[in-house]
Amino acid sequence: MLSIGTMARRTGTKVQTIRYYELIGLMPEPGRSEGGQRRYGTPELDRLAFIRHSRQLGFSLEAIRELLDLSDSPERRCAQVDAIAQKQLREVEARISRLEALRMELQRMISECRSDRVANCRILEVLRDHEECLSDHHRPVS
Amino acid sequence: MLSIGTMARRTGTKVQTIRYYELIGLMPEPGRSEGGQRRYGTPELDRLAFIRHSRQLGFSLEAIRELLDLSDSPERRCAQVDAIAQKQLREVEARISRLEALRMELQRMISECRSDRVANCRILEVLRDHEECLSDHHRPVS
DNA sequence: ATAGGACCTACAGCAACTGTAGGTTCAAGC
DNA sequence: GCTTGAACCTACAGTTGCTGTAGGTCCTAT
Repeated sequence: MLSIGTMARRTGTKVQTIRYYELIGLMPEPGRSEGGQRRYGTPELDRLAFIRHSRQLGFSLEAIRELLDLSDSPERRCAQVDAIAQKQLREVEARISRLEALRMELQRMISECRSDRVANCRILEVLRDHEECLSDHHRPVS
Repeated sequence: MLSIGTMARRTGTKVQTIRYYELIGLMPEPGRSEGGQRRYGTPELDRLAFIRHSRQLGFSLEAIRELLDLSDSPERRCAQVDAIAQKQLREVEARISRLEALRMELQRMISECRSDRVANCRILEVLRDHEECLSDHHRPVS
């Protein structure tokens, strides 16, 4: 029987986070000790590890909920699982390309600043004036 | 004199967002019409454009607050501005490399899945078992 | 004069946690 | 068996950067 602290240590999660997952129904309500403390078994540990690993891969809690539901019905076709992963991959790729554009813009901005007074600072000029921008980074960074 | 809606349209901001910036002190309290509606001038429009552009470049509101403060004292050295921009660049670069690791992991995961039943799905296996991971993506994606 | 779009305030909600306060339980050492 | 202090408990507020809603007022064009 594992305490919540042990679960946390084994999966690299904060204790509060585990309780939060329980609150939103991602983790089941576990058994309790005599005194009312949470007690977990190996299936719960595995489930938590699955959740954490998926989070590290950038899946939203909603997506993870779906993946967990799917993995509970092993006879189903895994096309849906594949679709979720594909979607996540596309999102990651989109984020990368937006960040690449930002990186280039920031580099250009920084490299152009050769003054030493704020009054002539190229960085501030670029920030003031969108027209100076080469790239189109019009959607918020996410 | 510009209404809040005009400001919003000109800068690609939502009306609520402008009011939010005022609430947190990023935008000044503007003058008001007879009936109590906000009325802005060109300096406020410029300030808002600066904020929005900085946001698009991924700066946090805190960083933008600093940049705005700095740009108000033109005789200061711009080393501090440079430092903020450098920090932002480093953060963007760090995010990119974490996302690159995720992308590779997702691609590998997806390409390995050749089954059609959830029971044998490689994607779910990889998510279940962190040991199968090649990369170390141990910090949360941001 | 009126219609309906734009504006007002105030507040709740989002994601995904994190932190705090104030109290209880557990387990190791004596 | 007792003590001590780390770990646990609940409940709730706060984080970032907005976005949405309700219920009401104002502005401006016709």
